[in-house]
Amino acid sequence: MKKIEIESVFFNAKDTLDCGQIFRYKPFNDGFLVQSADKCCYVKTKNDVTEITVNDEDEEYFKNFFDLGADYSEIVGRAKKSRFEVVKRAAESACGIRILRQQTEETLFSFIISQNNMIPRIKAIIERTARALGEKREFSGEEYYSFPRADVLAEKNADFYKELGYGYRADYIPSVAKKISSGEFSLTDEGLSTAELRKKLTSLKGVGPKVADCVALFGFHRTDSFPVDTWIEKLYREDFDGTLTDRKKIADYFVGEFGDDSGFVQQYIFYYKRGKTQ
DNA sequence: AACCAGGTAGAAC
DNA sequence: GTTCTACATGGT
Repeated sequence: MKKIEIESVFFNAKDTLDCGQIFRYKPFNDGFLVQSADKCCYVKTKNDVTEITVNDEDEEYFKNFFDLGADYSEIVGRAKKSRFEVVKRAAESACGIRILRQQTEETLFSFIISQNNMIPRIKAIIERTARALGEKREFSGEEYYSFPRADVLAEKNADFYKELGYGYRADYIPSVAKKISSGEFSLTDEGLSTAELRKKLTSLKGVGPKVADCVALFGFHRTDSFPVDTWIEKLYREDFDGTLTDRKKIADYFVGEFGDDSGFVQQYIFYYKRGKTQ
């Protein structure tokens, strides 16, 4: 086990986990156990000091995962100077959020599940899936399950996923999983532009513009992405006096406004608008 | 009991 | 090209 300490107001464990970018974590002792792909770590923040505890061999993985190489004071600083009041306020109250660099496969399947769904329910479905198809592991005496790889997900049919509560999304999982495990669809970066990546992702059944933007942002760290969901659409009308109705156009508007800070700003205001509880 | 949730596919216009 | 609608499930 290895402990990594970061002293900064720009890293808060609760805010980073609760802002809706990740679904597999749970309270543990004074902090949280966080799962990513087949790995697990423990993270807690107290008095502006964040402590990450990892297995020795996972140190680099989680340093990258929590985006420790980036200077968030710059990002938050720019957001605080925004001409939009809501962005200022959100950046101030949520300055401890970091955009996690999550494993792409897990991000893709997680956000396919997320569509037209509620966060607690998304978490529950993903947890049941990991229990059913993932590998049982252990971290710091706590049992957990890895997120199943595409080739394992591909072995089950839609009926199996309906049993797990997927609803109409059940069809999407085997369809996408087969394309990935067969090599027909590659989740490597390939140096595509964000627009090209987004287009490529939407070729998958069950992946529309919103899910593609989430995968681009949380799985590929394309911070020039601005996922537009029901909350952001509401906020766009109320706090930006927006008149557009097409979500793709609303997303373009925000990316035009915030550029490479888009993903960060999106998370600040999403978390701010939804309310900090849950 | 309608309405909503980190929307999308397929059809209709 | 853009707009409309059905879609499972569980919460208010």
